[in-house]
Amino acid sequence: MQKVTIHDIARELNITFSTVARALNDHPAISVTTKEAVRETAKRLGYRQNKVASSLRSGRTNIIGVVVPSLDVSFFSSVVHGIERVMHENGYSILLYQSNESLKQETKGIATFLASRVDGIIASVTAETFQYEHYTEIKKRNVPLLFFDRTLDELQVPSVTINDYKGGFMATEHLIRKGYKRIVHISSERNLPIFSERLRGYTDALAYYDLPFDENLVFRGNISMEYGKTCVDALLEKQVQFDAIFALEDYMAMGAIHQLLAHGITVPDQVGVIGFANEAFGAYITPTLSTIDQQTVKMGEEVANLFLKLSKNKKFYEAEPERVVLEPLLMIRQSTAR
Amino acid sequence: MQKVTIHDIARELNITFSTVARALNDHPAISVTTKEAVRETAKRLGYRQNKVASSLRSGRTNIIGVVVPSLDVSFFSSVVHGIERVMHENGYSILLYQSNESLKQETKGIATFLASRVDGIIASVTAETFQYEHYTEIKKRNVPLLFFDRTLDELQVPSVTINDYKGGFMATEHLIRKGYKRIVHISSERNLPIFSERLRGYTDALAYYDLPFDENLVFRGNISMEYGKTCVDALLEKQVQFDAIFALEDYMAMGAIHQLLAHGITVPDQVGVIGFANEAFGAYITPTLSTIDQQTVKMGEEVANLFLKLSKNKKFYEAEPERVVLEPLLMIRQSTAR
DNA sequence: ATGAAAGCGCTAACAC
DNA sequence: GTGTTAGCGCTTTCAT
Repeated sequence: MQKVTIHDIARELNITFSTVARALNDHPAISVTTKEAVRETAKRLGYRQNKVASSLRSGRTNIIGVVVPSLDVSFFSSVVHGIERVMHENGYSILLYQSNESLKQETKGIATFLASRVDGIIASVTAETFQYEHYTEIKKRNVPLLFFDRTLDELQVPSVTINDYKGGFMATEHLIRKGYKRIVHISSERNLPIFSERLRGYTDALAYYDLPFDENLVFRGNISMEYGKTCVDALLEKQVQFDAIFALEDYMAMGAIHQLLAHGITVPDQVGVIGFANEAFGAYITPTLSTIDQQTVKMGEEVANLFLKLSKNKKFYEAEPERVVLEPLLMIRQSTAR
Repeated sequence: MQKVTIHDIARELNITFSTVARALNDHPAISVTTKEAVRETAKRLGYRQNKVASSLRSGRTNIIGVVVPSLDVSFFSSVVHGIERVMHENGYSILLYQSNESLKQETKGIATFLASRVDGIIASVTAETFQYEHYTEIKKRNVPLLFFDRTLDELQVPSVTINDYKGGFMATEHLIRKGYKRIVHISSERNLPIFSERLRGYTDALAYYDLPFDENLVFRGNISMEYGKTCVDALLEKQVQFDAIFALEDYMAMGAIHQLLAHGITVPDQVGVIGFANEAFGAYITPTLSTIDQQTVKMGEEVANLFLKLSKNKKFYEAEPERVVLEPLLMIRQSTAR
């Protein structure tokens, strides 16, 4: 199949290529007859608009870049799923990049987006993003930038997050109301605001219900099932008193439950466990896992809609950045059903 | 930040823009001094190559399009994860499209890819792709097309799949060797080769071990936890004799286990259950779920590598298409441990 | 080792 | 309602 351009269509119909271009773009000044003739010929010749040429000329690509740590984490693939749907419905394409939690990769992805002249960038930063010239450059070039979940607050750009503080508070409060008193929190050694906010929710809930905060009950490690097990082992070995665990994330919670059961400790009777993320498996394990839902797909849809709304006006960075905060949802299941 | 082009750099250095272009592309005929001066000036002025212009002129975009049914299915997001990594390492970007199992959406995605002049397309077809002019058009335009997992064999394009027949056979054989004799198969009402192949593996395994095939033991429904439950209910209500279930997919297997346990039937003692897909939750449920692993990330890496290898030569469609078939992996866990 | 010039396929301002 | 014209920012061939 030969490559066919608007010139070929024009030649075929004895009109100029600019008329063809207008007809294809449904320009109001073109007669219906011409439009139909053009469309028919275009179809017959197998014409496909060349978006590359169109973008070069118009300065708009109708492409937005999305950078996430990893698609292999269901949280992110789920958000991207939401972003993708909304953006496609509105005529945008998605360029995808995974940072794999590496600052270098993230920087490279953004460089590619900039070179590709994307019309906007949606990102969730890596856990090691301490410097962020690559993000400030986006702003400087006046390319719309939005964050979801993992943000850089200093940057003053629009974002969609969930209220992690409230999520941490709710999880802890739920355990307290169920009568648990010595509540362990398994956190991350990674220094992300979303994690410290959950921790803050935990400590505030303890304070609110007049329970003492005990540093011995707080653990920090990598987000994995393995680390959940490690914490339980450490607690038992040191004979620390505890009757509940609020894990930063469901896989950690899962590991903790496994290890508790392995030691003959019943869940939720002797120890209650609650996670965070509402991973799919939580509803299927035994006991089913109480957790905090983060409204992932909605988060993707919200950030896409926010982009669509804000990118309408040229002065994307002039107003105070809009920060949408979604509400966490408490999912009560068996693991806290005392 | 003003938009800066190679002309700006040229003006700054009193050389022509074509020398700048060559320097930036590390052309061998340019002196090291010039290259360094150009690179320094480019950096100082904040130059970013315009890939749109470059693509228009060169005819290559270094972008490949990826269409999958849904990123919210971990199988697909995991494969895309693999594709993405390999492609980025080789200087390609990924345009992403979800078909949501809709032929119309799939067609639209491919139209966008074609208009965007992608250098190749990697796809996994929807369950309703019975007509496929949109795919033949890709071939006609000589754009490299590759399938993974869900293919259209008639199309004669390279692909990466796993041996579903063997997977079905292995799952069934495993149950038989564990002493199960009346094995139910829960299949899909959807008419995809990957599903009928698993069924064929099932029937062949029965025949191989001299077990009778009983149409009453085969169910067809939508892939969901719910349908797994429905099947168990139907079996019990009709008082059909059975002692094992091979489910087409893990969520179905999960639903079946739940319903068996709800009826006081022990797993794996009274009934053995095996799934297919190796979803993350399988390792965490009680009992842990035996299943067939599909090597998802590897599948993505393989299809990306196949693209890189084949797209090197112009005559992508001339040779017999290379079809890589990965081996399924049997994951033995508690749900079949009799 | 560098310059000159053409043109990729389109959009859009300006004519008539 | 349609034609003319001028680029968008590069790559690439042909000179020198």
